[in-house]
Amino acid sequence: MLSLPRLRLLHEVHRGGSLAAAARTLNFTPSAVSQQLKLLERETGTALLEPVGRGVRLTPAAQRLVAHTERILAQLEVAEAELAAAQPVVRGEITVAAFQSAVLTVAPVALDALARDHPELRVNLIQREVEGAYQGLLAHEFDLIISEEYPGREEPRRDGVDSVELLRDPLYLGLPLTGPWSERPASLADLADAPWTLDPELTSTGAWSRAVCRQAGFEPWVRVDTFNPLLQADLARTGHALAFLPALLGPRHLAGIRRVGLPGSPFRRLSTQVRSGRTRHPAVVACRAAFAEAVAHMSVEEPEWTLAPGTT
Amino acid sequence: MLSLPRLRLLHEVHRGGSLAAAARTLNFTPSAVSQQLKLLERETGTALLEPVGRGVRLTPAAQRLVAHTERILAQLEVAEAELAAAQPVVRGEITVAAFQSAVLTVAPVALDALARDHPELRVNLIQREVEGAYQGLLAHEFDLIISEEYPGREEPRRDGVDSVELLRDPLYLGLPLTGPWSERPASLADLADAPWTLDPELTSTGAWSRAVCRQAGFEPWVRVDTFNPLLQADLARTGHALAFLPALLGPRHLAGIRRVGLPGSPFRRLSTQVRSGRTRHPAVVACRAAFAEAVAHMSVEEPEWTLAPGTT
DNA sequence: GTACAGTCCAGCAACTGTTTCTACGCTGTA
DNA sequence: TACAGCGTAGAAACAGTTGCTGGACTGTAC
Repeated sequence: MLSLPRLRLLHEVHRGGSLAAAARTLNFTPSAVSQQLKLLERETGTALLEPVGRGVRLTPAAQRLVAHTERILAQLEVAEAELAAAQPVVRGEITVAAFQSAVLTVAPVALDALARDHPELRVNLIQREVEGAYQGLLAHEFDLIISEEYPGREEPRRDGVDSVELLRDPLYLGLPLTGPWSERPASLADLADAPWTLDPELTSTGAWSRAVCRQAGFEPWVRVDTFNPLLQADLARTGHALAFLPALLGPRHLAGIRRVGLPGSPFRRLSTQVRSGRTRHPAVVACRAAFAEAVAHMSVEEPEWTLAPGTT
Repeated sequence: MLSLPRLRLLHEVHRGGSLAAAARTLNFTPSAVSQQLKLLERETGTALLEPVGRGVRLTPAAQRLVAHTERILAQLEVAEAELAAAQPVVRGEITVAAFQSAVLTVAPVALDALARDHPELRVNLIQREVEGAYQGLLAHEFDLIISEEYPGREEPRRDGVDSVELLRDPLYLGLPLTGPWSERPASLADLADAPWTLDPELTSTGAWSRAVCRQAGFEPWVRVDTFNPLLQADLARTGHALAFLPALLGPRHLAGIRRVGLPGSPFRRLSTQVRSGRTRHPAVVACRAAFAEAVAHMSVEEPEWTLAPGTT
């Protein structure tokens, strides 16, 4: 009978792409990983890894084995979820990963609600941007993640992950109330020469915001490159740089900023995601409910006015 | 993460109906079983066993867990089978259980063929009557079993077990060549006063043979109650007791016995059965092929004459 | 009463899985 | 071409835990 922990290890090597990566996420030494996999090779009587360059690659047999492992792990999670559901109260521990603006806004509210409704449930919150959160979810590092998708950058739905929409969060342009860029622009193109603060281009936020500017006919001058939404809000408030800001930030963080609706009323789509096996786990259900409740009670800021579609 | 060995243990307790039974089949002490299950209860945070009488019963939660476990174990077996299938040669070990007449006849031929074609495969043959073989199959004690079904006593097909028909084996009446019962009877009813040798009534063979006699209008006088087919053949040969004998016994064991066909040409159905997960395991495939080949090359004895249906 | 089923306790043996250290091969750079 | 850096492999030793046995105990059924 195959050893399940070793199968998990192989699974993780497959995900991470190298023994070293797997060792890192599982807090092992690379040597330990190597040896465990050697044992697995002996157990199965099959070569599972083959050297390629200075790394390794999974053999076809190993890849099929990983596919089976995924099914087995999912099945185990379903079993665990069912056991937990049979309990009278929601208890245990759950680890949630969310990106910055979610950690700033909905997460505290949701966590309060969870602490109130399920005192026996320990919720750990970890800030992680979408891609990292997703990888961590697959690696069983997190149990639930909050992810976001920007218009035109929708993630493909992947097998084994259950995704539920949490919120459609309008995206606004943020201008200072006073100073050079506080005047009402006719279209986005009027802001072609303004200084901007945007997320790094590699992130989906950054890519989207640059695309918006390019659509309007200009390449933004990125004065401050940061993915801290509070910093962006502050720069917009003080007039140092214009920003795209999500409505979710709420009245507190958006105070003193002129909110301008964008053409086409774009929004980012927030969703909660779990591994399919845990969908019915009571802790997951409770978390999702808490987050849904939190966004429902969030007071969303309306824009002061909305830009007409500019010339492209 | 739940421990798979413990889940298997629970599964086995479910099958065996008691800790002691599970301990026996797994070669543990009852104490070990008890402790492992206590640990599993702690892992899951759920009561899995409840005392009933002087035994235990699985709680509903435990039963659901067992259902999941079965799926997981099956999935694991599929994975193992696939790995084995990727090997260039069939190797490893496989344990086959068969009832007496199969062990006597087809099994040696099949084993020879396997030894010839797959020298690296170690095949263990264990004699076990159908019910025991079936239980052993479910308990992972055997990998493949030969089972038989008698007319009117068909087993229900069960989930998780893959069954393939091996042979329709005609059932004959065996009479001595000389002596009091050697004359050609007009119908079975003529043998109402004869001494018989039958299998025990609890077995499906014994039940079927008694049913045949009762159908013919008499309760057989069972002089010798045995499930050794060779003994039955010998008793028929010497005229000490009449017997129902399967054609599969073949010319060697049926020599010196008058073979009489029964009304309706009844046959028993032999089949090979494996747990579904192993269906595609190369060792299983090879075994099945060897058994099929063996029965195909078996010379089957035709009856000397056939009885007309008697008065009921 | 006896036999049986399960539980608890304590002790122990074996093994699993880790660390450390060393070595090797490949890659990309100087 | 030489070399540093990274990633993997292997040996040996070690620590911890797991999981077993044996025996004593409780309760139930016959």
